[in-house]
Amino acid sequence: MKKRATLNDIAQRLNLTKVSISKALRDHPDISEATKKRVKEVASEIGYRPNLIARSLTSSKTQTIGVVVPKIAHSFSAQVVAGIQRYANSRGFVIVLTVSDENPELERKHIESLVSMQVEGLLVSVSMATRETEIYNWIREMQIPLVFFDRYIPDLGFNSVVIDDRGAAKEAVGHLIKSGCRKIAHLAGYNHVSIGRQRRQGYEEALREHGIEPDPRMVIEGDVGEDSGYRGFKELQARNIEMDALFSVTFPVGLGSYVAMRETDPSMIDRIEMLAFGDSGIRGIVPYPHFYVEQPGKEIGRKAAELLLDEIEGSVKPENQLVYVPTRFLETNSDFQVTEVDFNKS
Amino acid sequence: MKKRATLNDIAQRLNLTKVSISKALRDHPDISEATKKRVKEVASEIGYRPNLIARSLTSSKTQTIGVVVPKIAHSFSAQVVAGIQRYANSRGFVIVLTVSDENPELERKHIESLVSMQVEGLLVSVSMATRETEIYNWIREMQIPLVFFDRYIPDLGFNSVVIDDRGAAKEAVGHLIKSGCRKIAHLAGYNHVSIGRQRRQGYEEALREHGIEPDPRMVIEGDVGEDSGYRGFKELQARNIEMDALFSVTFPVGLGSYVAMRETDPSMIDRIEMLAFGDSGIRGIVPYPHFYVEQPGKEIGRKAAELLLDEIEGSVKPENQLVYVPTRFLETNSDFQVTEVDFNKS
DNA sequence: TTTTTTTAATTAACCGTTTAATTTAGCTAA
DNA sequence: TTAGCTAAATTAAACGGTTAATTAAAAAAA
Repeated sequence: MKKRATLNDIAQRLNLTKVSISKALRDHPDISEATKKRVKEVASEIGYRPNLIARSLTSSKTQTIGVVVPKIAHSFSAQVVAGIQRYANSRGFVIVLTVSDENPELERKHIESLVSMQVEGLLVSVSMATRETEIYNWIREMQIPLVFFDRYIPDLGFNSVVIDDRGAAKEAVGHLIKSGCRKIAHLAGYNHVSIGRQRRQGYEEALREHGIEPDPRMVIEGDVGEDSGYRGFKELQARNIEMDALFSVTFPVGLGSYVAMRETDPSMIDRIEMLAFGDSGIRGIVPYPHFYVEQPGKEIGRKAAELLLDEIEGSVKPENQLVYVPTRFLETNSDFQVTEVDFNKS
Repeated sequence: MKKRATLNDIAQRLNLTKVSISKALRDHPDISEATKKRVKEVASEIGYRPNLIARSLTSSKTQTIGVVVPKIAHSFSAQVVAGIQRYANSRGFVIVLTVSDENPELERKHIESLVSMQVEGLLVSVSMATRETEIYNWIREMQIPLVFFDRYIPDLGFNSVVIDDRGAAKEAVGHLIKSGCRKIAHLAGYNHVSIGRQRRQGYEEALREHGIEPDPRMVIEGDVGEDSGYRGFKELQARNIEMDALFSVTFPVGLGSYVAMRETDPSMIDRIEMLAFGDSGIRGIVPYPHFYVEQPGKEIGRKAAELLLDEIEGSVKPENQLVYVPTRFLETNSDFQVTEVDFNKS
């Protein structure tokens, strides 16, 4: 890699000092118009590009935010990252993207290295297994702006942008019950992770509200991936659970259960109503899942980035707030048409 | 944001100079073991984290690579980015992710700002409309390592990691012909973009090789998105084109055409064999497209990152080489089973 | 004992840029 | 005429870290 042109290079060519060049390029009033013109000409002639690293050192601004996601090669994560990227970019920031791969240790390392890189703020979606909060306490003490999105750790003093998992799950399961389902199984996430806990709570509340006592045997706790859905459904079969509906904690889990059903007894696919959180990005193409809670990934990303940048630029203090991004409840009918379910009518 | 601890802060507390602290923390032999111990204790006590920005200024290494993709919220892009991220990370690099949104002007700006940020190399997938190569010429002159992936600009002196679009298209279309298809329409990409041009070439070569003269009326050039596929198919209908197979340049285009078919005459879905490049990430769930060329996104990302990092670290000169990542040709049968098609047998 | 070597620090200089404090000459006003 | 001001540049210092060169004291060799 060739050595890049610096202020000094321009200065030498013009018999000026680097300070004058710096000022000239930034249209500082100290410099005469004639000189500014000459400086700019030479600058573009030799292809000068300011070294932002050096500039950052004096300004202690890097115009950079760090992002930590558990996965990236999944529709939802990619949507969120797209939302973050676009919004941050519109405000002149650039994102450094890291992936924890659901590994808390890696998550911590990424945060450390992002902080070392002097990112001005962090957007974090915590990995499923994250328990240790030491690093987050440190972040808070150092008053480094941080916003959680999608998956968060409560009571740490940071803002979080999430969907109303409990409310949406409750409404969705409620809708199933009103449509006649009684025996609704649930492939759940782990209880110590917010989305797992909240969605399960919503599920149980909906059942109780309609006079159905939740049966712990109908709930399988597990991971959020396709494998887990496959195994979960097999386990339900092993337990001899009868069901007329199945609520999967995520779209991939739903897919896994779908594959398991097809293997076991394809007729179940028509008999069992399927409900899942998430969106495959292939809306209107496949009639599956029948019902789903659409997670507005881009919107979550956008909102999280907005909160973070406001905190960075306006020095607004974090509030330990949960900001809810509204979801929509969608139904795919037999004509592949996707329509929003209006709860007021059901 | 609180002021972070620096070497000087530690130095003062111990009545030493910052240089000694710097050396102690990096286990430099100049410093006695006793002192090293004390320094490290104080460092961790006050939560010292090295400022990588400052370190970069002296070392002119940022351990950072810049990535420019046209889109991120799409399965393939997300896969590639995942591959890049993982590999770069394994070699101690971090990625700065930017999105051009298929806008050449934005692409140029992102590259400029990444260079200003002193990334050590660039991974770029050019936007569909990119024609202007001035910035790339400058990058080459400055000898900044750059590797194109997926979509590239030829003859600029950079390495590119791609799939063999022409070869794969030729084999795939050839397979359709051997299965009995004669009237194969093509929803193509633009001719000035490598994937569009190459895939179309493969399509035409396959036809010619089997004694079918390509009919330009059966090819619609367009974008690579779902809308374009929808419009393209409608246009084929308007032209009164009869077909027994349809080759779509990308998966989204295929989906768009699928929706258009369903609207026009659902029976076509069974009558017309569908072939597309790409992968929805829902393999084995939907029986569509019937045939597809799997683009190994993660592998492309990994390989591109590997070439780039070798160039960065080993100062291997770029070779203006095309590196092909192998694809697989897959068929989804009526049981939703996905199998690889072995061309030797067909 | 004197000289040389080793140890463990220190000071100086630099990376590329910015901000603050000075300088110099030319100009204006009293 | 001379103090005071303005314009346009300069020098000094800083950001946080690193490397190179230097010093001082203690230890080893002559």
